[in-house]
Amino acid sequence: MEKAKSIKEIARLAGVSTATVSRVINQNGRFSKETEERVLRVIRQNDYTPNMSAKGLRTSRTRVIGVVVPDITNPHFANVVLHLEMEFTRRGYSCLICNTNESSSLEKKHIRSLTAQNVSGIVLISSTRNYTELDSLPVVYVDRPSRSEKERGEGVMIESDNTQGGYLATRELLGAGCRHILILKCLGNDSNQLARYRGFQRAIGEAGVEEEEALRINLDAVSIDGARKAVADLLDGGVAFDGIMSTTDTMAAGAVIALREHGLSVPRDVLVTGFDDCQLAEACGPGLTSVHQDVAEMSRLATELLFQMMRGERPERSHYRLPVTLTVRKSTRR
Amino acid sequence: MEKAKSIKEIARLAGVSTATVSRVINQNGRFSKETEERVLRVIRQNDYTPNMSAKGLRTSRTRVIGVVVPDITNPHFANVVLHLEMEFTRRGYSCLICNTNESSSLEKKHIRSLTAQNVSGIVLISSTRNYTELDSLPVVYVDRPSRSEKERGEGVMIESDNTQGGYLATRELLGAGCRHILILKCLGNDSNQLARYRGFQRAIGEAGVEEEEALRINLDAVSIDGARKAVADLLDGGVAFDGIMSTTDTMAAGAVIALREHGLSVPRDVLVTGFDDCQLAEACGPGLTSVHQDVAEMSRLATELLFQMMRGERPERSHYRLPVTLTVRKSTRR
DNA sequence: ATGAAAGCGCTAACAC
DNA sequence: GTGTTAGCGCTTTCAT
Repeated sequence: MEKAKSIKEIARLAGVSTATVSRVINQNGRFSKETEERVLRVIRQNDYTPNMSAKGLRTSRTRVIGVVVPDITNPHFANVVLHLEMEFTRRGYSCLICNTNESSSLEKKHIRSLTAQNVSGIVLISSTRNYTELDSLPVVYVDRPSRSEKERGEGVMIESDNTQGGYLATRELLGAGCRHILILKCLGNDSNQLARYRGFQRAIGEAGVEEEEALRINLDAVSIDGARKAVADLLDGGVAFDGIMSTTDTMAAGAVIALREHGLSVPRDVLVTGFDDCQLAEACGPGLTSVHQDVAEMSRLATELLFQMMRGERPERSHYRLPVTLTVRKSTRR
Repeated sequence: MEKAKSIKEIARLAGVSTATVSRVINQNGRFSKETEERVLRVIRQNDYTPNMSAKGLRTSRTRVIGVVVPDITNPHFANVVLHLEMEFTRRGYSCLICNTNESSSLEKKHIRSLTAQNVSGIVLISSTRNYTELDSLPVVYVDRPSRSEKERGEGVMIESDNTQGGYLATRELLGAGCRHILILKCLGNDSNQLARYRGFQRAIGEAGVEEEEALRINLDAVSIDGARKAVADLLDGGVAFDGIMSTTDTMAAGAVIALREHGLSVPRDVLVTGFDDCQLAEACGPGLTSVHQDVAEMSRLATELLFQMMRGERPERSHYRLPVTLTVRKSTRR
């Protein structure tokens, strides 16, 4: 790769000034049809691409968007990132990815680094904090805890209707006759978990079913094996239940394995629901009924709102809650 | 966020020149202990972070590394990206992610965009082509087709020993008594698939087992459902087999589902192996025996080699093949 | 409709 | 050990 051509070179070859080339590239008007054609031809012939560092330095905007995500290995987040990246690419923007591993100090470091790089905007997935230092940078929060309007600052937020998801899943179990439902969730600063749990409580409340202390598992982290062990312990302890409502597919998968290892059949003996409707749900046991989030729409909306803000417009609303659906598979149909 | 401070500001506040501040920041020597302390204090007090666009413009290096990947939704790739990003972050570099969706034109566009952005280096995962235009930019190819030394240009390549993986998986099946093994693979420009298949052929050849035309499924794309349908068709057609060697976990999962739907038990009636050892393998059916790639080591090595090249050093070798292991689960143990 | 020129924030060559 | 300064490639104001 010989040294990249500069705008100066293009200007020289096209017999115009660098200003004109810049105007043509950015379609800022004030050039004639012929000049445009000539410049574009030279650009094409020389395979010229503007230097983004220079552009970024000059304009403080880089056509790069930062995406901060807890863990890209989580299929749901991977899916969101994939869709975001496609939306960005369609619009000529790049995607800088930052895994936080749920560490808020790492998250802070990433945010710092992103602003230092003059990113055009940030999508912050499932963050704990508000960043007032980001108040002049376009930010869309996805999956983040609801806060009061005051506290939220300028950012816009998008989430799935997690409470409704928990509600739908639980209703599915109740409708199939379950009366002793194990709730399998994860602690930590993830407010989604809580919302899903609230949906569960609402559903059983409406059905006149009592919540049972013994039928609540709180894991420290989301993992197949952690869930498997926890459910196995419960079964070993002789605790009885006829349904499991898990707040993630991963933990549901662990539960299904534990059940199988204890000679219990899904869905004959125990019914199970998951959340996220990822590949795991399709492959797990007899097929896992799972709450489906509309990731494509979520990403599309996030991108649209972000670009609105980047253009200096203010989105109509500052909080969007997307509907979810239940993908019914065999784990809840005897 | 008020306008970010510049190096000039810091220099003024510290009572030194910008050059000195720059030297301190980059630890380029030629400053006194006291000056250093003073400058660092001012930097800390003012929460100063250097503008990366300016740095990038000046040095043509941005502390950003591009990662080109077919599809981040594939658990194996997501895992690689996660590890790469962690390695980069540890070294103070950021990670620009580009999904190609297996489209070579999109890949080309991304490469162009990455060079325009002055990335410091590129990790190219599972690409089809060689890019001679990248010859002066540090590039590490991961999972890419082997080429002759001539054709490969300057890039360094890393891959898992896919042939050995296919061999190990097949040996596992043979060792358990399988004699009619269905090979489930995917067409397309992915040379790994071919390598894994070659491992299969070697194993059955050594065991004196004939390869059967009827026991070969070539899917157009990797998906649970595609595999499920293909295997179901075979079973409906009355084709008999006692083992399945799949070149990915995803397809293996589909196969397991098809078997279950036809009343066949894994591992009693049919044994199954997958490849990649991802979550799916843990959760699928009775647990899927799967070939495990050392993703952490692969990412570590890729990063190390890339940084060597970025420092202008030439790695010892231009081709690394990493050993794989077999994670044995119940799908191959009756 | 076009050009000249300033300057974004930083680094590095050179001078002292 | 420290300062001065040119210039990376681009956009944009101002002049024409």
